Amino acid sequence: MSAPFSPSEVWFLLSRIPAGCVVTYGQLADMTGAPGYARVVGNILKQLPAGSDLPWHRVINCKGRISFPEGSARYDSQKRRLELEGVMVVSGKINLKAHQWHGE
DNA sequence: ATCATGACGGCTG
DNA sequence: TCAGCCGCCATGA
Repeated sequence: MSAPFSPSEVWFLLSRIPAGCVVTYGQLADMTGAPGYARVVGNILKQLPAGSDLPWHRVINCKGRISFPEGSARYDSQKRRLELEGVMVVSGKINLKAHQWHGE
């Protein structure tokens, strides 16, 4: 089976996330009306072209952590992008309560 | 058809 | 809080 939503739906939601805010993979899945498909959202983000303008860095996991091994190039890249927007990553964690985006 | 592998999430000790 | 473990869903070998 294929996902009950298309990549473009995820791309659209991504484009709506304001700078300085974050959302979880599960949230994006919920927003497309497909709870339980968090992993699929992750698969879609993985397919994003390298030079994409979409704010993929604003997507983190439900534990408030970046879903890349700490110290990896991708981890550092995402961390930098977030901090440039004022989203601090302390002890590898992000304060969801303070930055989580709940929709329009 | 089966198995391993993820940018995941939830429950448990 | 944290590490395990398990469940979930798509994808590729």
